[in-house]
Amino acid sequence: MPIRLKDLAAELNLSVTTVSRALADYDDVSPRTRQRVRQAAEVMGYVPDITAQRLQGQRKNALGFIIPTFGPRFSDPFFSEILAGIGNETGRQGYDLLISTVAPGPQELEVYHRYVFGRRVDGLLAVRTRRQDQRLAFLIENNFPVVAFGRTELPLSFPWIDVDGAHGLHLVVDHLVQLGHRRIAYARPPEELMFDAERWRGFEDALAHYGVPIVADLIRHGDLTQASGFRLGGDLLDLAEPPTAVISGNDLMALGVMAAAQGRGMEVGRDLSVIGFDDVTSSEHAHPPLTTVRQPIYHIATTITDMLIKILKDEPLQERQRLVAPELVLRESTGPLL
Amino acid sequence: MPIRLKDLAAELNLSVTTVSRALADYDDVSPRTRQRVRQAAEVMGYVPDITAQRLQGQRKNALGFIIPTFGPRFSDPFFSEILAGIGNETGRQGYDLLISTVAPGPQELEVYHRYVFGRRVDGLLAVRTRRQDQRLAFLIENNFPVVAFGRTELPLSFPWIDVDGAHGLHLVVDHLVQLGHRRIAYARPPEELMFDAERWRGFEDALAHYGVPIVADLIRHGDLTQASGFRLGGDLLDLAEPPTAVISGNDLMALGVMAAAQGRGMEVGRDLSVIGFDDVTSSEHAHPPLTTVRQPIYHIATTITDMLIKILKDEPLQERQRLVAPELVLRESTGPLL
DNA sequence: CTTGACATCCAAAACGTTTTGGATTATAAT
DNA sequence: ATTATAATCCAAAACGTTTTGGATGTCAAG
Repeated sequence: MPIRLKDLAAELNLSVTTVSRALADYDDVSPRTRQRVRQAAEVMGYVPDITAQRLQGQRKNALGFIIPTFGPRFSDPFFSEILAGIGNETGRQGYDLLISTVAPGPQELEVYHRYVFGRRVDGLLAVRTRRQDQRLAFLIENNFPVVAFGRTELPLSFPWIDVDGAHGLHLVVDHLVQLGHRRIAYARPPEELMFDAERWRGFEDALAHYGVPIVADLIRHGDLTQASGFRLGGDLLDLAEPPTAVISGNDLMALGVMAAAQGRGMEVGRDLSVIGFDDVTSSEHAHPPLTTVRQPIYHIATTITDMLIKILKDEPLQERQRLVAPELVLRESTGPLL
Repeated sequence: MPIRLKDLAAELNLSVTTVSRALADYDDVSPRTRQRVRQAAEVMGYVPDITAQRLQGQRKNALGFIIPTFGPRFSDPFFSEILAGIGNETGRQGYDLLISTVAPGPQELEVYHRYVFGRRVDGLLAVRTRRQDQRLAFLIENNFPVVAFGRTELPLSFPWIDVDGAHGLHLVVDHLVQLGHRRIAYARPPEELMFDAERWRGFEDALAHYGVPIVADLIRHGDLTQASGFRLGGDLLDLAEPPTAVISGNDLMALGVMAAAQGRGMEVGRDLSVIGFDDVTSSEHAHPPLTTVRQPIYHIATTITDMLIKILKDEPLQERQRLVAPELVLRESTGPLL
């Protein structure tokens, strides 16, 4: 049986009120009493029942994060890093983290519903935002605190951090064009994702700027898995006029594209340039090391978490919305056109 | 303001008790009343306050999972799959999932302490168990429900599922020896992990069985990251007498070893055989596709979750402990000795 | 007409905490 | 000696639910 406030009070011949207030550092309890209470709490191993605290206050001191998992064998380093960031920051600030995993779709919204109306958490974090993001629409309509990694096309106002994908694709295209590439394929992210829209804009702009044509056949949507990159890469390379460079929606797909090329006896970085997005940990020690656009995923995760907590505490935000510039990381999967 | 039981009761001219019992399908409320309550609840959008439910009952209807994260840029597909399994199963059974991320070490135990004594969850899931697992010792000492993926050397009795690592390494060694390899390196998992012990046992046995010597220089511990595999692989290949085959503690390290070999101009599967453990999603579409030992990670995750919930519900367990046999998946990263 | 059985409802207590609004005592000022 | 002030403590209410232990009314059997 765990120790309750009542037990401490009985032990010390004090009221529950005083014990509670001593522990909470109120100034209407004498230093000596405070000290006695502290000590007894320590000795008896008192830990407050968080459920009771939650019922009493409005605060749950808990954040929610609903992970969109695609299929049972879900595995995406992007989410690992996001989760590490969110988890570490919530922990650091003394918040609990409630997780659900659910595939995107109708039942996804049910989970959001449960979180909001079941009053499980004080606020939610959202990532991989979509052009028409019903999750955000729902949360904002219900005045539920949310901070997102990513924007949306819906006319909604909410705090977010996003990576400037348009700029990112400019960097990528600059790099490839300078290497001499003109048959550039793009294994796009799923089109419902908002960052696909932004990056596409950058892609179109940049190609137009260099007068490089967009070849419809070289543009395909993938699903951000390595398997998908492998398939897409194979399809592209089997074309009558294959690309000389492939841009990928994320590193995972890029690794898949590389494998497809290598499986066809090509040397990546020489026979084919491949470039990713994210700079996930495994990209550095791939063969060849992957040229990619780095997003500070972990840092963004801690930041949106911190922003959300600030909002919950009614503390002012330095910036309600921030666009961060990504950085091109040159490695060996890209090279000059032969 | 959310609707409470009290509001429903007022609206319907009933007591809070009756409304509560109507919703909970007690048989001491008339069908007509039950129907009225149901309807009103639906119309007014009543959702029970889970915090109050938790305070009242003993049940939290929540499970905890504390992820050992190594460094900020944590990324491990093993944990992605585990999390997907645990998350999906907890959700399916109507349980909440509380997550913490914390690096192994002294403060890790503090988190366990908070979970147990803060009465946040009804039970905990543990993975990547250690030879001297203080977490398990702590939980069991405090009679806290736990189910683990993995065993421990400590004399503790608790429910678990584990993959037979000794058997797994037998499969691996059989395969390599049949291909003609005798200079076999082993990039071991960290030695504090319990599965390192089991697998080592299998490794030693199998080599002894074939009369293949264990070369101390070819045995090293890694930390299960791709970077670590890359480093270890490089070190091994730079030896005066390099190995002809490398066994890896997990797929991630194996991919690192492959990259190191390829970076030295070797062809994996011909000049060097590499074999992993896990069969993580990306192994299939690596280049070359990775020969590995498959663990049904996702399935194990759902199963330990289900076991824990059964325990919490006082339902009988079919098996309290289960050892599952892993399966060798032959792909192209291994080949006959030239 | 009484009794018992059943159907239907509800007031109050309980879960463990924090907050509200005093109550009591000691100390300082008049 | 009285009054004001400060220091220290506490009883009771509140958070929203579920459970306990009846209360009330109805109906059939005796």
